[in-house]
Amino acid sequence: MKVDERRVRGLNDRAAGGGPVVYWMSRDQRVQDNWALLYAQEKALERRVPLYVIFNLFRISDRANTRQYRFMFAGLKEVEGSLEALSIPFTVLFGAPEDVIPVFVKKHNVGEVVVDFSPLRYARTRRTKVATQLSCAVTEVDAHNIIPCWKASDKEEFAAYTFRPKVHRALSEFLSDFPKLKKHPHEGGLKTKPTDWGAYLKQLSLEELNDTAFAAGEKAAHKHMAAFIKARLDMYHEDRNDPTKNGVSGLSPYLHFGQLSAQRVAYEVNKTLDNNKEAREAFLEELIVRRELADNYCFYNKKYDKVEGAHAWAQKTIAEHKEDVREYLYTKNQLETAKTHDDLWNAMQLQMVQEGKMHGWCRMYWAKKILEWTPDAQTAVDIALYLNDKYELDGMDPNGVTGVMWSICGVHDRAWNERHIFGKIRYMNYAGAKRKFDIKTYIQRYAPNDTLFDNN
DNA sequence: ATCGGCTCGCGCAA
DNA sequence: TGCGCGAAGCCGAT
Repeated sequence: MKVDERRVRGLNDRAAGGGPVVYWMSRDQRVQDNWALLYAQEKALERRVPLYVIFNLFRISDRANTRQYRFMFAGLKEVEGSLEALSIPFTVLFGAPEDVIPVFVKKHNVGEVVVDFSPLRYARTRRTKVATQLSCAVTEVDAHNIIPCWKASDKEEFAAYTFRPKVHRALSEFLSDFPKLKKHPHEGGLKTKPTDWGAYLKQLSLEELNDTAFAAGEKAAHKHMAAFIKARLDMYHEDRNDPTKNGVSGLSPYLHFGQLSAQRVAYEVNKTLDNNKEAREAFLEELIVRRELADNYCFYNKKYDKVEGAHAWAQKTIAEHKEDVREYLYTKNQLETAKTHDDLWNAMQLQMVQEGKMHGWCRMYWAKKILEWTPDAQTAVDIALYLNDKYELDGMDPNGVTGVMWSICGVHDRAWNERHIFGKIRYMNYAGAKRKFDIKTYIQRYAPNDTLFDNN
């Protein structure tokens, strides 16, 4: 089974040479179920050349924290081992990609570089810089979305309802099983030794590698997925919006780092049609339609994290309410340390800091309150994304960007009735949360802990 | 407990 | 040109 060419696009117009094929692993950090890696092997087998996998490491953001790096490194360590068993050398290249990747390519006479796809600004800039510099072909494969981002739609979608029919039409073509990655038969000159991940943590000025609260990596992801499908999927439609229940899948960290393929999850869910139909459809709506809509938004909207990226009606209403007096005004630090008058909001912030994960429903309430309590919408977006990227295990992801923009700037949403500060942006409040779930239980669970912020 | 109004614009039918 | 309906709500009337 060949990789669908619609997943693939050239990032420069250079021809592939006769040297080894390199997969530059970035967003999709897994060995199986990875169309970019499968494509790289397909090309290497056609040309009878070696296949190498590289991971480029450097401090991409001062926001990223030790928890995220631990999670990522644990996954990469497993990747390294799995690749070794398939005779595919793996190596880390440390430094700015436009510096270190061309050096590697030259040294090993690489014929083609294959990279996975991300719609985020920093990721695209890195890929473009490298593609421009190299004299061999640089090819991008969308290994993250079930339907390749540029194929699902050729424009920025207005809302989920405009995107949904396109996705459902294309699913029958793209929602397949994956072929297995093969043991690679062509050996090359790259000799690697086991990566010293602890040394890289030091180099990045991060703490030593300790046990993480989450089991990271491909194997753990599959175990988590199987357990969710078996035990909790059937209640998903009823429990997912209650933060006191364990109703959500908990798969987003694995999906974010690409340790798990969304296509694999969707395929496995569809395989067992004895599950509850309503639950299955609600879950697949979030896993596929809303997640891939987030990629669509960031891919086609250059101002995806700016008020200017929002719908015209939203920009207008935000401008009209810019001068509205805010009853509560908090600084970034007050918000970060959960020192607001709202015990429910504080508990949400504390859940995120403590667990690296905030419940999906809470993320909406949380972001909307930041709009209410900061001087203007852009400040709110900036703070929400800063906190999201710093504390969430699934930070630095189109899902987080789109979620924040939905909450604060009405992206993919409709106008609602006019009110103070929010204008026509959908409003959410404490009373609504009270109606929905037992907020007392939730608040008590994440009681403040004075030592929390000392380690950051 | 349930329902309608709030409010905007896309996409499709005609 | 008209019309249905939408990413998770709120509020007041019944």
